[in-house]
Amino acid sequence: MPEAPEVFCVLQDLKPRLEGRQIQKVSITHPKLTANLPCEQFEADLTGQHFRDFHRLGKYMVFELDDFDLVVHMRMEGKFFVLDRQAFEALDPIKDRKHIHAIFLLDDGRILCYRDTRKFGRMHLYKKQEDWRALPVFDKIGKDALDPLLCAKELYEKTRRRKAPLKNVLLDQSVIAGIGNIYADEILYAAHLSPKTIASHLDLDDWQRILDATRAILNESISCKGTTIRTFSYGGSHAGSYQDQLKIHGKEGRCERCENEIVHETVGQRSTWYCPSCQKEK
DNA sequence: CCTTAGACCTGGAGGC
DNA sequence: TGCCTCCAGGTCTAAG
Repeated sequence: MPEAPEVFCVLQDLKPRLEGRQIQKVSITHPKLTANLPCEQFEADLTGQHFRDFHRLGKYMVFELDDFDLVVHMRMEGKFFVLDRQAFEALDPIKDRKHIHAIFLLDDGRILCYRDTRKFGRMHLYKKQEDWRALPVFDKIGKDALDPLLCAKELYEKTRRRKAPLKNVLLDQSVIAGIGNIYADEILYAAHLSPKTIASHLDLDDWQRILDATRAILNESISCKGTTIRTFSYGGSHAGSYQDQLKIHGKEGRCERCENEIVHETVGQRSTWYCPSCQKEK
């Protein structure tokens, strides 16, 4: 489901609801959700902790607590929402509760719920350390796509020996963190580059165009509260609107720039839309 | 080091 | 209505 802009919006929604709140009780009902510790350990460690700070790296969220860092990746379908007790108890056990795999009872009486239909999402819990960016889960994660310190030169140098299609490399979170299948298509369209271009064929200017396009598109999406194509929502039921700004991903018919036919095919095992006429293969 | 299947999960959509 | 296949915004692994 979510790419960087959607994760940003989820975090933005959660922050005012969670900041300063104490966790009174935790219940985790899907054993695989907790990636680095048993559920029971999570439940015990989280109990009594307060939400202190909130961070994002790529598609990961970091909840800084008193003594721990809770790291969450929602993968395809994970969702967070906060309900008051009445609304929580009104949930239909089959329809609404079936895929809720974690609940956090807060000290204001409300309940933070995590729902994940496909059970791909994962949570990691670590003893707090000076710099959350140094947590093991981030060992192979590159700079965030919106990190001001990220520069075209770094991307260029990291991809000198990559023979894979450019699209795959944009999706590689160790190169640049936060881009997923939708924004990869949009970024490549904006940069006039074919998703099938061999990544090592790009020069520094190409990477600068990619980086500029990435920043423009992700920021614009954030201002639209993200993209809602299938099931993305934040705060329970709010939808983003960037889907209305998409230029190429999921489009049929003619390219709005050059009037030629848009192509939809699989590139690097992912569904890909592009315009072969104005997205050059280098 | 790099690349490519396959696996992990469930439900919705469309064809018959 | 039911069954079947394909598809989905992600990432890990095993193997070449």
